[in-house]
Amino acid sequence: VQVHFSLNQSCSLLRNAHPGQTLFRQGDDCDHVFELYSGIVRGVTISEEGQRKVVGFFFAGDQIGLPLSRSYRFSAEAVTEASYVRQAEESWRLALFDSCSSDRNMLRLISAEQDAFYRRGELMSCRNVLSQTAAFLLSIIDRLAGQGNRVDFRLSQIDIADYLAISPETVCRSLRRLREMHAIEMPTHSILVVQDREMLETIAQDGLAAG
Amino acid sequence: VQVHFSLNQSCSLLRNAHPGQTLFRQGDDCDHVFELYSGIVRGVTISEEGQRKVVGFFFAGDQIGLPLSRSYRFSAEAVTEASYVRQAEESWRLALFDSCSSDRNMLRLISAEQDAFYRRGELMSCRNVLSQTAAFLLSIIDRLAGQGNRVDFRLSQIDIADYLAISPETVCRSLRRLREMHAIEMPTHSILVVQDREMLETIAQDGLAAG
DNA sequence: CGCGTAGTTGAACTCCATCAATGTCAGTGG
DNA sequence: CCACTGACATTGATGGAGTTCAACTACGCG
Repeated sequence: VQVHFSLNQSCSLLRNAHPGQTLFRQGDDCDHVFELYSGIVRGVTISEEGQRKVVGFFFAGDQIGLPLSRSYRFSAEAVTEASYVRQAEESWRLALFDSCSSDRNMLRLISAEQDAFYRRGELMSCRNVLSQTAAFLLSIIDRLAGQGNRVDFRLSQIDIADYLAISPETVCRSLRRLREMHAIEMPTHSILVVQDREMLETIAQDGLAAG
Repeated sequence: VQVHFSLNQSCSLLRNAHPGQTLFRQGDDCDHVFELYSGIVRGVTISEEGQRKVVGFFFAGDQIGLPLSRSYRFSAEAVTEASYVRQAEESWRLALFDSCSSDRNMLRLISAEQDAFYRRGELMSCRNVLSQTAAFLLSIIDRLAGQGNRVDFRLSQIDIADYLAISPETVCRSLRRLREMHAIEMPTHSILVVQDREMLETIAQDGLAAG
């Protein structure tokens, strides 16, 4: 996984967040941009009726909390141990300023949020949950530093459920079916082994291989 | 509806598109940015299996086709008669450059795509289709120049279905139910009258008012 | 006028949500 | 070290919402 950081780590403080800790809160003023250096962060919203939604997962290299709206649309919470740099909105804008004149690098970086939202849309528009789940696994496997086909998988099924807008029970059953089909293997809840990536891709594209 | 355009119309050619016409095509190089001046444009993707998806609707003031990725992720097609300005990627970047140094205006403009993707996620994560449909109607009513509560409504139910990832039949039935509940009225397929906006909002928040 | 596309309606079925019970695991404090 | 606790995961049974299929209608456009 190639990661291209834009903020100068030596200028800004590299901060750490423990699992569950909040980087910024939904509704607060967008006065800082956050660039992730390691770990996984989830974007969470709580609707008025108390409905929890995970609007996206973010990884090393992603910039989140962009000042595109007045206030943050979601809360950012560390899923794993995470490190990040926090930069004031104004100095971030100046960095963007520099980048605009020269190349597109910065522009690509600011697409992390948009990518995340777009991909969730893609995933949620799958017809059956099995292909949803398979597509989801593929989408995050590619973002996690995988030595071989074995990756740390520290996402709770509840997070996955709130992300795909399905019930936790269904997530559990889908994962089980994928295990039974020998597409994946999970020695522990926190370890995911992809046994048959091709099968996973087939299932993701259409859930017809549901023999 | 206040619209704030960034591109100088006198410098660039104001173009027109008829319903169904394509502004840019999924997969093509991102070498132009499109700013809409009037009309409705839909973002469409066709997956490998031929599955059609509407990833977003765009309106006057929105910038689409941003060079955040190498190639366009979706095709942009006019839904209604639409006018727009097409600007080369490089000159667009220079305009962004100017904006970065001064204020956030340009940054807000480039959030149109992101907003669209985010809102689709919000809508799709609704549990029942009635509230989905109600929320969808509210979301576009606010973007259409509504004289009173009567708006031109030229979206086909198929587009709505592909947008919400539900079947066209269900869209039809949902609209009928909303009509029966006297939340809306549709003298023609192309005219939508909001009879009871409050009811619509209630239904959107939770589909419990399903008497 | 006739054709094609979009919308409408009904009936059957499928899949997923829901509820409830049980199991598992990590952390805590006795 | 073990019991206790709480959060998360698992599994089964049930019902219901939405898909699917099919037939029919309405509408626009040549």
